[in-house]
Amino acid sequence: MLTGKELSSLLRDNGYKVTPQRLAVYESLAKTKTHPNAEMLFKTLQPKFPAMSFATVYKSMEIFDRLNIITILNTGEDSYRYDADMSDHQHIQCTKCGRVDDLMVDSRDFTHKAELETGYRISEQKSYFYGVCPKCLAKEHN
Amino acid sequence: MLTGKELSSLLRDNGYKVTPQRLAVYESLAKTKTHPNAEMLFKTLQPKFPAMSFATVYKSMEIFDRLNIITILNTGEDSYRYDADMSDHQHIQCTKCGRVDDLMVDSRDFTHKAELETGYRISEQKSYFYGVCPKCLAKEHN
DNA sequence: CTCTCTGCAAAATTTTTGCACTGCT
DNA sequence: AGCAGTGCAAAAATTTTGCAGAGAG
Repeated sequence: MLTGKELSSLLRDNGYKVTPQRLAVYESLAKTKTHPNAEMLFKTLQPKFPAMSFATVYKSMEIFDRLNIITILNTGEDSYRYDADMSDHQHIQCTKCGRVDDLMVDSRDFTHKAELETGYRISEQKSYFYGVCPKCLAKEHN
Repeated sequence: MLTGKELSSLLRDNGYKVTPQRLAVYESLAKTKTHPNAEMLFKTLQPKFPAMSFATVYKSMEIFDRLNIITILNTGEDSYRYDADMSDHQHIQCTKCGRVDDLMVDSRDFTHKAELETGYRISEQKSYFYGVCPKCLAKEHN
């Protein structure tokens, strides 16, 4: 979660231009906990930027991913979801309502074991859990 | 990894018809360790079934997934990959050559902790590691 | 014989790309 | 002023769907 200033510096320092769209895309993602996909972000940004295009959303995300300030999630749906929280955590998705929640798990030990077993030099790890969320569980008991 | 007989019974018992295509799609997937996507499977099956269509591959996978005899992988590429090995294991992908290898890790404890923390009733868990495989690491040192 | 499955093609969806115009720096 | 970025539309890539004919039970 970077401030506007930090993001501006980071972009500039890496040779990327600072544009209102990029700041807005990042801010919009950083502000929510819903792990939105491109479409959700696009719709959120529409009011502020009626001319905003999908290309800008995707191109911004590519840059943010390259700068390592967001994570691209693949829950298995058709589209990618995005997350601006770069702390060591995992994701869990409800198979009923589709919501994606955060899950705090230290994965360093898990990753280390994986490295020893495979001989890979591991740079990244993503875990996804799937099940029924508390809200949907409650609904089932009506 | 089911035998042809086991798969046939399972299909029949669940009201699905046993067709040469379905058996071939499953066999083709079970035989390889490359975690192919639909296109790779399609190409492998072409020689035996010149008329095979993508629709049949996808529809077969949907049934196999419903019967819980395959796993659908989302490594973050554009397309899904498939795995007929249902033992408790994870996957690791090389960021250089794209290969996907298996990784034996017992994840029951990890999943149990996740359940306690989130209140979800978890039914599935998938972990992906990313890094450089031993072969590509060797190439780097030329 | 019936009803599901296959193959084909078209459609739907998501993401990428090319290009003229805009606007950071 | 120069060059990267935006917006738009078209293209690409993957997956899904509808339907007529084929084939399993």
